[in-house]
Amino acid sequence: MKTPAELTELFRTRGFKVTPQRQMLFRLLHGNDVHPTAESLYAAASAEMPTISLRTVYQTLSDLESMGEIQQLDMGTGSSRFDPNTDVHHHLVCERCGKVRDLYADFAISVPRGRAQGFTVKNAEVVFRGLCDTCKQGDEHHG
Amino acid sequence: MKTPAELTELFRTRGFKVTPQRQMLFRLLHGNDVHPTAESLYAAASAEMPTISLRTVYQTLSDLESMGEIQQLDMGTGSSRFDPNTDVHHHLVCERCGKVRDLYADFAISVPRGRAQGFTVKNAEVVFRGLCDTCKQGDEHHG
DNA sequence: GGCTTATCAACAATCGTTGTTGATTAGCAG
DNA sequence: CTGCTAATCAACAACGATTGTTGATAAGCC
Repeated sequence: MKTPAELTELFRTRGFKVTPQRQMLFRLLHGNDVHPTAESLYAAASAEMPTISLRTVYQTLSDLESMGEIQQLDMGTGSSRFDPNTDVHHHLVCERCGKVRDLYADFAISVPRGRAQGFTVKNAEVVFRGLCDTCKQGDEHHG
Repeated sequence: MKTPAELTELFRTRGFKVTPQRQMLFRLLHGNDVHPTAESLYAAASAEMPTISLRTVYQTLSDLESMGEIQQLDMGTGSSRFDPNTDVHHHLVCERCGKVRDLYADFAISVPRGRAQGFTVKNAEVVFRGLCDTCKQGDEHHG
């Protein structure tokens, strides 16, 4: 993802205003590799600026996504996660806690010839599901 | 998926009762390859039995899933889809209308050695995203 | 037919997310 | 620095998908 300074410039260029709320979110997202949910970003943001609203977090994430600066992921774990990494990559998803981690690899996958069923395929994502380190440990005790 | 008769027997064996509502849902799911949503099943069911409730559809789908007879899919398209096919397979997803189709293929994908980041991976799903036949035609006109 | 308990339909509630609104403030001209 | 105007804000209501609750009903078994 671009740096907070670059995003600030990009926003201004496009006629968007850059508020303290947005600058903070730029900071929280920059270099963030844990695919935060809107809620978790809101929690982090609230720590610094208690008056910020969840709505503002969603709004800014939505703006960033429509500019192509972040990627919204829905792994079927209840809430969307936001990925500052917009390169092609894949994901490891914890079935228990919903944790998501990036996986960089080129699997060179494509739909076998004649099997696309009328679809024009734009991209292929691989999702590896399983248990993360933390949830694995929990499993040893009660199940 | 098992036949309605087999499911009826399975349910009874497990102490579940088999109501007309459930038998109808067994029928609607059997041989169904379009990954219906709960709503679309509800619509189909209502045509035959106008008094059936959406709650009953969800309840029965949930029962079937916990018995491993169907698979719940969340492709990030708003609502869950239910797949009577529990074999390992992949999916084609329409970015516009949410349509989902099965794709049988063995891609032999695995997490590259040492890159699992603490995860114990149970399975890998490939999701091909693009546009389906119907939505492609719409695109030619206004996009 | 009668008993017991799972299931039913209706309804309210939940969760993540988006729409609405009047007040505030960023960006810019003077 | 002052003032203008539109974008943004926080608060709140609303939304769609799903799940919880409840009293009435009916499946399964005697």
